[in-house]
Amino acid sequence: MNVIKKTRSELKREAIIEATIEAFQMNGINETSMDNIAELANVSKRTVYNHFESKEKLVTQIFREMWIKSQTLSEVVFHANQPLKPQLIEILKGEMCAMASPTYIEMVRFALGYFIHKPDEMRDYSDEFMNADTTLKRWLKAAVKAQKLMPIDVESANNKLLNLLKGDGFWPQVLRRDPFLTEDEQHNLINDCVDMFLAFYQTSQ
Amino acid sequence: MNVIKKTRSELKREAIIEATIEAFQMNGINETSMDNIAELANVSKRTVYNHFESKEKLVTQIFREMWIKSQTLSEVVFHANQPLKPQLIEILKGEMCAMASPTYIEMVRFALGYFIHKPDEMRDYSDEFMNADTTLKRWLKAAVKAQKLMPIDVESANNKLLNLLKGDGFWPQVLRRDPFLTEDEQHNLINDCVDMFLAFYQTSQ
DNA sequence: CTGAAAGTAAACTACCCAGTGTATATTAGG
DNA sequence: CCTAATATACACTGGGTAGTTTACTTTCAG
Repeated sequence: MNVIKKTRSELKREAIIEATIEAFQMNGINETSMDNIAELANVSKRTVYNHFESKEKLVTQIFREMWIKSQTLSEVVFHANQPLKPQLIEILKGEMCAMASPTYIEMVRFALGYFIHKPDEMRDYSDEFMNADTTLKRWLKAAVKAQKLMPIDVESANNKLLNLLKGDGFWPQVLRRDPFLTEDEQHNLINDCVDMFLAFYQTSQ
Repeated sequence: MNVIKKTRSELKREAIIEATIEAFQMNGINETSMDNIAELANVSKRTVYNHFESKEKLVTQIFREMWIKSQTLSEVVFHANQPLKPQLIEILKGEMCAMASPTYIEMVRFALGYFIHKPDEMRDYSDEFMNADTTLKRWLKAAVKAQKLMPIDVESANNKLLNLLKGDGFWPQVLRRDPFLTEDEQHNLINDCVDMFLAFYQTSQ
């Protein structure tokens, strides 16, 4: 029955985390004080400090919370005897689903604001969090080996494809220049990018 | 002789601007105090305030200074009777030269840090500063009209091309994940991107 | 040489923030 | 109902920051 039963302590903790995320998203980490958070969570400042010994700890905890929320896994294996396009589309849907989700983008958004002037720490974090989703790379490698794709540098091809996606479906949203893509828009984007990619990289055989 | 002759006031002003840029780049805007700036510029704090009535004014002035430094102009006109590739390369070199320059990237870097949680102000600024360089768009439009490129949506094609460039030559540098590209690397990148672009968009005629 | 314009150092105001200490109140389990 | 854990209000420390004031000095054009 641990679904129903939550201690008061747990409830407070959740309220703090929720309030923190909201405050960080609205005003940024540096512009959010512990007093703000306490007020927004309807909790005393002391309680915040009873749960998180410092602002720094709170921040890193929040990153983990958001990261977990945005995670999805998918594994698509290369099938040599099937057309490339649908396979690629399937993979990219998976990537896009994680990458273009509001939760993930919001996380990147304030991680950016926080780490932009701390490149060293940023690298540490991105190692922890962005542990290169290599489904696509593995697929590309297999496709090259099966001579379905030109004998390319997989790293570079992988980047090209992701760059095409991110340029329309990630960065503009991180910067709040464009709204999040609808499912249809995502699908069209993926389709276009795959076409462009295969036009250049697919072998004629 | 205004090349040689600078008033003491002008010298101080320049020292302040220089120190501010340095301080902002090292530590970010929010982490740089007016006292820091005064000290770094070898100038009294009062002098800073005599030149810039507030930190906000100083910040916006700095953005202008950096923007001007990073500006380059180039105009390439579409020639229907010449091969597309060298023309496109020429244009992209111009774009890349501005976009991938350390000065510009550093500017974006701290503009990002400053505006990431102020999307409205960000939009105002990007309207002022990023007045869409449309050389590429004009060229694309002309090329489509001359039936050298598929009858595409110019806006989207323009994005595709720039996304390819930015994905390797801009964002990784803004995030300090990769070093700035050498001239050779830039050239190779442009070449690859143009090949990929034309493979998909060029008409067979 | 002189006087106005500019710069300087240092103290000062009026905040804001992270984090702590404490005495009091609430809660929930046994 | 009692007790131990937890939450709360609030005052406080120590430190930082934007911006101002003042009394003094340097610079330089006429």
